[in-house]
Amino acid sequence: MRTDGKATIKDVAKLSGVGIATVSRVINGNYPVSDAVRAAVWAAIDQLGYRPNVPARSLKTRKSRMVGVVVADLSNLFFMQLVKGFEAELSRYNYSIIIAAHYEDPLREHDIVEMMLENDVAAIVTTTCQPDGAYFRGLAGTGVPIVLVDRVLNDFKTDSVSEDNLDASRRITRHLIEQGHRRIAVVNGTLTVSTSTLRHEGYLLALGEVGIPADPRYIVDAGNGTAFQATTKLLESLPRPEWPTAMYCTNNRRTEDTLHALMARGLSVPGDISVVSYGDISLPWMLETRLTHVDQDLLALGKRAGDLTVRRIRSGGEPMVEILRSEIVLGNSVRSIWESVDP
Amino acid sequence: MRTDGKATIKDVAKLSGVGIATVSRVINGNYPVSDAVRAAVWAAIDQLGYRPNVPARSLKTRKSRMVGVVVADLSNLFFMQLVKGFEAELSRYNYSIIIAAHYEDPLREHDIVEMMLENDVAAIVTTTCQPDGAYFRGLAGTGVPIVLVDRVLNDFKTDSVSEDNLDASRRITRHLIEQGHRRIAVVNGTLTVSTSTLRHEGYLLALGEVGIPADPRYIVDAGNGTAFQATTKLLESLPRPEWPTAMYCTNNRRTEDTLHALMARGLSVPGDISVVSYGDISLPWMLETRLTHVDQDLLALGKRAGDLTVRRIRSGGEPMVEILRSEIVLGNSVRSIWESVDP
DNA sequence: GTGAAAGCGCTAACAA
DNA sequence: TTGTTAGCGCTTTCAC
Repeated sequence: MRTDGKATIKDVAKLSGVGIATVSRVINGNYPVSDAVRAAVWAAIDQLGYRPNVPARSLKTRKSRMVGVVVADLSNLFFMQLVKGFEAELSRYNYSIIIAAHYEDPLREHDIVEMMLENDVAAIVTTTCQPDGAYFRGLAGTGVPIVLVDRVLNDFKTDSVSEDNLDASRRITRHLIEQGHRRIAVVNGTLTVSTSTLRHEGYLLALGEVGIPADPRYIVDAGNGTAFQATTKLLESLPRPEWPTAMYCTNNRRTEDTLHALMARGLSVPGDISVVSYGDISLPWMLETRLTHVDQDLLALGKRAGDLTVRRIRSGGEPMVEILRSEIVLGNSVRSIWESVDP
Repeated sequence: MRTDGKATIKDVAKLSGVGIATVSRVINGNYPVSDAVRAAVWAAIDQLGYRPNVPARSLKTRKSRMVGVVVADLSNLFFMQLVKGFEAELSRYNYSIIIAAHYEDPLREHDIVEMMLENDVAAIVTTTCQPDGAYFRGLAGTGVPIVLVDRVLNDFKTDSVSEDNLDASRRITRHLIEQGHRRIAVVNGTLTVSTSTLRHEGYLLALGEVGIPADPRYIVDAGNGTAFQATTKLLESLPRPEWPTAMYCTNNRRTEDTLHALMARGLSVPGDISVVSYGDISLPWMLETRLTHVDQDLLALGKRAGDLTVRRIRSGGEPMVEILRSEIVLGNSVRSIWESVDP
């Protein structure tokens, strides 16, 4: 066995006394090879510890088995659940994953995607933070499929898998209304990603349906800075009687921050303020409080994305758009306030 | 602009009317090129949307800029914090990451590593679950550096970055003893990964130092099944007066499970039983209880691993072994029981 | 400064 | 069945 460098197909050919092409045939098993030769080749492969060089193979076949995955944050369970489901599906088809995080910086995402393209990925899957589809549209010439997961882009029609953010948001807001709430605050992020805008729209939609005017004072922007600060500011800027009776936090991070802010002021949920969340947070036990929330099945979302990606790589056709419906899980973080509301 | 396939260096050469080698020189900027030619080449590159093919370049230069990262679980924050730190460091040197999870299955880890080797990675970084170093030792011939993070292997001397599990474990056990605890249970995992065995040893060491005999009834194996079950079983198998007064959970997952089990039985921490943890869990606020724990700086661990990996790729030499010291953070999850203990 | 040509490891005609 | 050969896209001598 050679201790330096790696064995190549040539080494195997030489050692087993056959041609280089025959070795290739044995490895790929796509052409008939005599039993004797096959055995000899495998023996040589074992002896040399030979491993086929995948990039070299890709170079020749013009087919890559690497998929680029772009998430917002590696240390956010939300995205990693997504990736876990995605990877589970992709590995079933022998694809590998190259991953990076854009941390909500469109330029960073741009650079990452460029890097992945240069690395000859078969497809790119991203939870994009692009403000629009301009960049991705310019990538059409590469022939590399772009799959959007979780977040979509209005002006870029491509394969995508996402939740029905608008309707789920409408439904959970509706739930608050049905429990008698009228002063409902929404704690949202920057309205540049589709999940934020759609959830915002869903909130407004629900209010509109029952004729509640949207009150700008209750629209909390946690886009810059934390929802902790935003919530604190909301409560401090308003006299207590005008406080919202319920708060709708549009993602898990913001829910944590908001709850934290409420706790810090000694407020109870739902005693003082009701809280609902888009997406669950991970502290069900130890607390009496169970969060009423939109239940996101990230694993499933990731798997669907994986499945769709493989299909897209294998064949062309119209963009496939999948929208998954999310159910609302009732906890006890919402108080019914029929008694205390005016008719 | 071509809409099918991708532009190659040849296309650029043709369009800019220069030789293929000159294009390469312009891109890499490693040889002198006249200003006029350089401008022409860049113009062609822009016009064609040309992107250099990294795998092809690697094939020629025999240098890859891809690093394989193997973790135990993509959806475990512990590992992803590690990866986050690692990626932050690696991207500074223009390396990319291909990632996969072994889910504590040595065979799966084996397959992943093989896949990465075939993909011509420059190095492999793993939170290994191999029972021993046999497999990795056999990889010496590939010349691909193997870097162990968090978990190390006794019989495989290689580059590694880990915490001082033994001593931190000894110190936190010691802390319990100093607070008057004598019946101290340890909730550990399978003793095949170094972190588990070292933490176990540290526990025994601390007991031994003060002459407390290790009581097998207090050594809880949460290796198969959850720590929730294991803890429940412990409490049910023992009459209450013989219950441990303190429990030491050797990682974040087990701490969560154990706390959950205690809560489920209506026991309070530290009122009924004190709890310490190796690694923090993420529910500091909302609860009066703050966990006394060994503070792990995963981000730092990941960065150190990234730095070490780059150094190893760039140059040879003896294996580098880094051991980071972890401090103990005092919360209020430990009760001092001097009063209730016999002298 | 620049181009022609060889070759990285591999696959797929094309011959034999 | 099998070997020879021509590239895949790129870098790097080697001439000029």
